[in-house]
Amino acid sequence: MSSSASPRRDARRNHERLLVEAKKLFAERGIDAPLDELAVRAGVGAGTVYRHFPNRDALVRELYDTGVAELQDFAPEILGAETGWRSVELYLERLAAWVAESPYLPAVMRRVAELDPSYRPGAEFEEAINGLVARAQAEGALRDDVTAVDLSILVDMLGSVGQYGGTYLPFWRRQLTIVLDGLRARPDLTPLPGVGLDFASFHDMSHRKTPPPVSR
Amino acid sequence: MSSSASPRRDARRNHERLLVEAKKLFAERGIDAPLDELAVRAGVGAGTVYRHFPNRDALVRELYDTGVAELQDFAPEILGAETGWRSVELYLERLAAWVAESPYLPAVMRRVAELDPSYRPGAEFEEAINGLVARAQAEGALRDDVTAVDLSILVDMLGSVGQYGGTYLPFWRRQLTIVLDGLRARPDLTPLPGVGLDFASFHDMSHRKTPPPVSR
DNA sequence: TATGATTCGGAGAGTCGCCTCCGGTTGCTT
DNA sequence: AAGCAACCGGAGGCGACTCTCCGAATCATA
Repeated sequence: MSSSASPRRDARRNHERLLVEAKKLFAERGIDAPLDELAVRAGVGAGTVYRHFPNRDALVRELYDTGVAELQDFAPEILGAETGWRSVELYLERLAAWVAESPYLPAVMRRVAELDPSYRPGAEFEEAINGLVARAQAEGALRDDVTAVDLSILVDMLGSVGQYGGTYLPFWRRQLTIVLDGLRARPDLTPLPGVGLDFASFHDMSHRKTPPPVSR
Repeated sequence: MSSSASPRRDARRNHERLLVEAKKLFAERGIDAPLDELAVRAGVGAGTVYRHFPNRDALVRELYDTGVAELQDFAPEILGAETGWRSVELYLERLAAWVAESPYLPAVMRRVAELDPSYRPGAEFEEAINGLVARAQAEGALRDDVTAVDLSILVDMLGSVGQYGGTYLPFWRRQLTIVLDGLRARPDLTPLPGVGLDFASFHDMSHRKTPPPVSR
């Protein structure tokens, strides 16, 4: 049994290179870009690609996990902010920037959702975001009818500009500012339509194709 | 010269079917889905696909033009609203709904942007949106620092939920409400960062990869 | 209804990408 | 430094997709 043995140095190096190049390749040519091309870009033989990742799905899964790990790194800064409202600002800003700069991410997440509808890592992060929202609302800074899921969707939306190539990336911050102004608690806000979801039911709905709840 | 002769009825029918099925196919399997599959779905031979559309790019181009035509249909309702602010609401609501329900559109638009960076139909529609923004701002209803391009980007963002499959589509209206609340003129708004672009320079930036202007 | 032009269908040639296989190489261990 | 296990490279088989070609079918016209 050598299953837990550390891999050789050249193996680790190639694995790393493949992940790095896969991000770039998938970003510019889409998630179905040829893996032979990945081999060329990583300066590696085709066989090496398939030893590290038995097939495309395995590679996509690993990119997903890499993404989740990167996500965790934001937690300290976001959750450690002075006020709940500042946490909300940081949550939207940091995560939207991250998504926008990682144009391969949305497609990777969708693919994994198809592959493994029940896979849901990072639940404790979601819990923390729930707390953050509650805190900002208790401060009277964040509008009361918004949920953590609503903010997550806003992150995806703001980050979606990344799909259009790198050049007009800087401009999503204007939209972020508009969104933040729309998130502040105010006496004259329009009530949000439909129902506010929690992460669990949102996951079921988007991954398992559960029908959406009726908005009464 | 028979170039202007009307095509036969069966030809028109097949052309139409192919467009309809292409929208569905590209929506669920992506813009690079096999065209043989398109032939099967349209109940047509493979040869027929390639007679109507010499290659995939030709098909994508036609879907693009179809989209622009559909877009024009929204103009009367949007521009004919009672107030400028109501026009803004309708612009965001109708167009975001349309994009969200047409998940093939963003990819089609990006592809055409690569193919033909200088192609820019529907300029008069853009002009109308500029006017709409000016009107709503003159009313004192829409914040002054926002541009028509900012609103277009918001449309793309809101519509981007369509990429995640049909089931949580209904929920973007909550985000729309937030955005609208952030667009209202108010004394205490955060000024928008960066520079507000006009459609022409925005087009150059996103299609021609022109560097973004410096935000002073 | 007969004739000719247009369009259709789908078999198949050519190409491209996925993945395997194995002789050669590299890196660890003693 | 020697030996062994792990890893690498890339040629090539295989399946999938694109696009062409032409005999058969369909439509317009008289």
